[in-house]
Amino acid sequence: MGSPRSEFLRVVTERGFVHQCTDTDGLDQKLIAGAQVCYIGFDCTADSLHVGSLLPIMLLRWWQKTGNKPIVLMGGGTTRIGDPSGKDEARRMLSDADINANMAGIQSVFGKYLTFGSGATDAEMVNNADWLDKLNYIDFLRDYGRHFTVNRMLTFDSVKMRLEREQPLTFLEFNYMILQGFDFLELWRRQRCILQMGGSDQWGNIVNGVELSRRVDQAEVYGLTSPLLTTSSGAKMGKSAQGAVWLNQEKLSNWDFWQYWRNTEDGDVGRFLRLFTEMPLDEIARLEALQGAEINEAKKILAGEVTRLARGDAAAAEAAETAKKTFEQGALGDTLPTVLIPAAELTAGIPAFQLFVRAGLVASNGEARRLIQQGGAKVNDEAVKDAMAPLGTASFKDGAIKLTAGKKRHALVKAE
RNA sequence: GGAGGGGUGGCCGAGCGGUCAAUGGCAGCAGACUGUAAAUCUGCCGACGGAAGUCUACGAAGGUUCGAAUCCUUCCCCCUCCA
Repeated sequence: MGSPRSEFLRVVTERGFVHQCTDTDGLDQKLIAGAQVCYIGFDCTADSLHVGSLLPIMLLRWWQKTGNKPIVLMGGGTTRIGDPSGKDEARRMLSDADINANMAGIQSVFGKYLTFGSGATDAEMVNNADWLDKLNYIDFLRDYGRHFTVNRMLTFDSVKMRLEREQPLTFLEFNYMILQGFDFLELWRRQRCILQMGGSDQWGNIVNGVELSRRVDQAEVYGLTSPLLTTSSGAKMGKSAQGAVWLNQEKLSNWDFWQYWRNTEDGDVGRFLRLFTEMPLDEIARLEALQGAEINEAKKILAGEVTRLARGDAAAAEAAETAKKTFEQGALGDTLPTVLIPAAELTAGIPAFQLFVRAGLVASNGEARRLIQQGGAKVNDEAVKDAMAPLGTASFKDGAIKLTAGKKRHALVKAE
């Protein structure tokens, strides 16, 4: 395709966001010609997005930054169907109440990455329930269903996978791609939206929308997908010790969020800096070339930048400071995750294993005992030998007891 | 509708009357090595209990048996083939 001339395509190509595009040159032409509108859809399957969605969000951010208008589509309607892409079995059906609650949780995060408003390049949020819920079955089938052949639908990966694995694919799910295709057409009609982006698992759905819009309205619209992100050791991105790496603060603390990025594998640092931060590429090249322990500096910058975007300057600075005290100076990072225990209980003393449970560092008493037995539990940086040893006021140091599980999970116990 | 096969711990997958809290793999946790990395090696890996032990668990409900994940009955769900 040669080097793209539009700023948007140039930036996202250089930074590694592009996996496939239906027509790079055509899209490039459009972008050179003037500001455009694009959208990405987010289904409401959980009450927060996680780092897996960060890639599409960054795409929207660059889109806006390079002078275009992004639309965030909430899948209020499509979530009622359930996307079969990439899943080997049907998702459980979500109630409308769940979907609405999830949508509320998801929406909040976009304000951090995009500027919303009514200006020409301001972001907008729409909900596909607004048009999908109103569809009349027979009319819809006659107007749009005739443009989809089952022959072709069967060739899409999302469908093929189920069939090959002999897993059931319900008719409900089979319709998902048609509805998502219709979304694209609808946004073309409403806003002259010419591009849908998404993860590579969305390719089939996106292509359907492009073709439907072309057939029905002769619209020149495009699709672009980003690569599926895995860590260099092959794992899917977005798991931490606590589970998924959520973007919402209520679901994952700033500290844990920062730590997730700080613990990036060496081989991923450069790639992640390009994708998840807006640092200049030559600076990133310098950072990823750091050797041995020096690359830790790059990881701190990565953690700082990503946290700053997702959680704000203060959160990033605080996490960095706490990490410095905790890991580099052996001091007490006073914004480590903290549990408050009633003063009376602390005066009486609490068996060590129980305190680890209360602090949320382990899930059960048994796990706490095991941790202690294996020498992985520390109180004020000293290994705990006796699971039953009472801890309390006597163990306070600078107003808190510092608990450590393993090498890098810390918590503070304070009196309330 | 008919005939077969199947539903086991977070996942995959053995077990097919007692020695089964259930082989093995993955994931996870801890230790060693390191750089809060990766790879590797070692240990742990249902809950409660200091322990002895108790409880919960093999789709659901009953039953047979001293004893069931394993046998029987009914029900639910899935798969394959036939109509």
